[in-house]
Amino acid sequence: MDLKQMKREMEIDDYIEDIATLFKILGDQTRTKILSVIEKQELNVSSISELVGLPISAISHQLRILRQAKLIKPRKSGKEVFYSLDDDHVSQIFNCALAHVKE
Amino acid sequence: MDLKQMKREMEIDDYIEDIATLFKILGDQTRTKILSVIEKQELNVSSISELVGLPISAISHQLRILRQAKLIKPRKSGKEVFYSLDDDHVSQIFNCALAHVKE
DNA sequence: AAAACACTTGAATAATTGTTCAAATGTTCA
DNA sequence: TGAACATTTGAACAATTATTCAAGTGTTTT
Repeated sequence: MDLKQMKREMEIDDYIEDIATLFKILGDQTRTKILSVIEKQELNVSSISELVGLPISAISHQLRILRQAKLIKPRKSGKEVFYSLDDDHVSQIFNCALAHVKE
Repeated sequence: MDLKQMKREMEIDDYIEDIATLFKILGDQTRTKILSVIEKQELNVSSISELVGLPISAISHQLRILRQAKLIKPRKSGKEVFYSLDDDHVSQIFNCALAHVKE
């Protein structure tokens, strides 16, 4: 094991609780579905509600959690609020997970 | 968006529920701590118990969940059972998550 | 100003789940 | 065989949490 790899794993230890918190947020069917639909395009709450198949209020509750975790960002436009991914880390993490799940 | 990227995202959709299930398993402080200690070296249940700071039975329950998810593998040696990561996907996913958490 | 629309928020419910203790299984050693 | 050790398993409890419905906030439109 080289020094670079040692340092990497030490950092995982330092952040292990934050990592668990992040996974906890990602570990919910409704939230992952929300993320997967807004990954493709920015969507308002009603659209997300239809695509995911849950009432608007249920979606809104989960959007709040995703917002607080800085996984998504809102953009207000009149009466509507459009959501999109806050950065591309989510896509990256999903792809990492995909490699494990596909086996 | 190129074709390769389109295909990638379609696969995420196909596996989105499995991905959520995986994250659900990773989204627990006890389980992530277990993974982080056995990432460095193969350990028996008692050692994991001490390092994580929970009773053996609590650890054993969580080890079972991690085993069923094929995230860890057991190796019996006499009375003891040693656990290690089943593959290196866990480390990879942790590092992906780290990039987000550190900001 | 009032009605209509989009979304958020709060309380209540139901279900899931992590932890604990006790009992059970399985292995080694005297 | 019996005692000691390592781990697993099951039941019970406590806590967390996703969902629903109703009410509230804020914006647009007539």
